Amino acid sequence: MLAYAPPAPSDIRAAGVLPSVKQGFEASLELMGIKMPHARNEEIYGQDEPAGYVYKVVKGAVRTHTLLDDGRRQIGAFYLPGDIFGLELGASHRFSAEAISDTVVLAIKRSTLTALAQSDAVVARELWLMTARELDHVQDQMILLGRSSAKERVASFLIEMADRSKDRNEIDLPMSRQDIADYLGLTIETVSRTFSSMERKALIELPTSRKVRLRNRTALRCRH
Amino acid sequence: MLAYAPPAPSDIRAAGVLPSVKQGFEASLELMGIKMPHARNEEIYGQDEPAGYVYKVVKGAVRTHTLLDDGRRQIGAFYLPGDIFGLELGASHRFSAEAISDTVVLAIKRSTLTALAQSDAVVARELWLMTARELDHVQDQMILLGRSSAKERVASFLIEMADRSKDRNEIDLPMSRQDIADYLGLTIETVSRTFSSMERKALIELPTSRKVRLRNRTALRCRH
DNA sequence: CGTCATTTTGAAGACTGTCAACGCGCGTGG
DNA sequence: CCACGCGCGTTGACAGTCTTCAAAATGACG
Repeated sequence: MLAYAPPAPSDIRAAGVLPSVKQGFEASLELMGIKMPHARNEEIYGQDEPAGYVYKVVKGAVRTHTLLDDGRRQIGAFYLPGDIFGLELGASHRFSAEAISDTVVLAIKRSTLTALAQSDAVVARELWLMTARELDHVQDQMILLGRSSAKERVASFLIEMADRSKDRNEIDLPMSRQDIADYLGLTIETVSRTFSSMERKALIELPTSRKVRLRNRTALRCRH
Repeated sequence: MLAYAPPAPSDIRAAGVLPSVKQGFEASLELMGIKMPHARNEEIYGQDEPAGYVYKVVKGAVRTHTLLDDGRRQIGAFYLPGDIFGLELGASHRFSAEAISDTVVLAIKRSTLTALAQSDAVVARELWLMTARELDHVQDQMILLGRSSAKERVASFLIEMADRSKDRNEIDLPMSRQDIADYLGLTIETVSRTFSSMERKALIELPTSRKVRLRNRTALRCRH
């Protein structure tokens, strides 16, 4: 529900592509890319800018967002090391991308990939697969934003983040409360209050404001 | 190369020009598909069912949705004649699909398309493009659900529907208020009240509950 | 140790949801 | 032909959640 889980092996098999081929594709991405460092809060690309590159997070964290005319902000996704972002089929980016913390990304020329896809069905399918994963994620987010309470949104966010971290019960949040709020369609105050409430109920621990430990996953999952 | 093709597909592809190629692809879809009628509220496919077919609406209207455990429903999208739905990269459908009114859809075997895509880069790109268009729409929906008021949601829905109908200011809604509510993340009462309020402000006319005329697009668009 | 950004907490208010009743259109059957 | 039931839509009153506005607390950093 956050950015993308690493490609599930079953997807790869369903695609009729062997894991080794997939590894080969991801590996060749590394070779085609150029490492670019970005300071905290630095823009990687802007909304409506031409989409010349696809990116892979090497280190740090990235958020994508759109701004509405009156300043309201919706965050599209958070990307952690290993995640790919910025892949568009249209000419321009629909969201802006920024480094959340000091970040290194690998930038790969889009034209290189689309040229490859012209002659290589495996590459074409990989590109499609990336877009499809993005779609899955946004669909989950849509359900979350359309049909759940503040507590459910925060719980869902924490569980997803936990599942993506090494220790599946301890999270180091790279993003601020404001980022979380704009991701979940809430205000910063509601997010903060929900964190506090969860801590009082012993569902989580908050050693620091950026570190969360899950104490009761099942209770987190349930409604209310 | 698989022969899906009516007249000289290779020529069309060689031309490398988008509109004509696109027409060729869409036209060939028609030939590959089987027409299937579905009565009002009939299920076309269920959530988590294997995704064996891709569909194109010929007549009527279709909605996709997911149900949460406690009965809350989120509608993913509405599909009108000409729209394609049910294209998945994974093995199964993430949403259910149902006929809103009496509907005819064209069902195309997914395996046919993916086989074609193996050998034909243009087909591969078309499939990717369909997923990308779906992504665009869901991203818009995400912004809507995350960051806007009931009035903005209803206004956005009406403008979207109007732009899809023949007369861009007159809409025949195939779906119920409940469907609209579950699409916009609202309750049926809020949707109904918002319609009424817009009518009082002369933003719209409601000749019947299923027919809407836009009277002031610009006022509809603005915040509040 | 002071400053600034971030986070937390508090109180009041707005918006949407909930529950309930009523109205409307339409097909069925007496 | 009209009464009735039924699905759907509208309206009202009230409650609850989340937002807004405000201020205090915490933490990072020079």
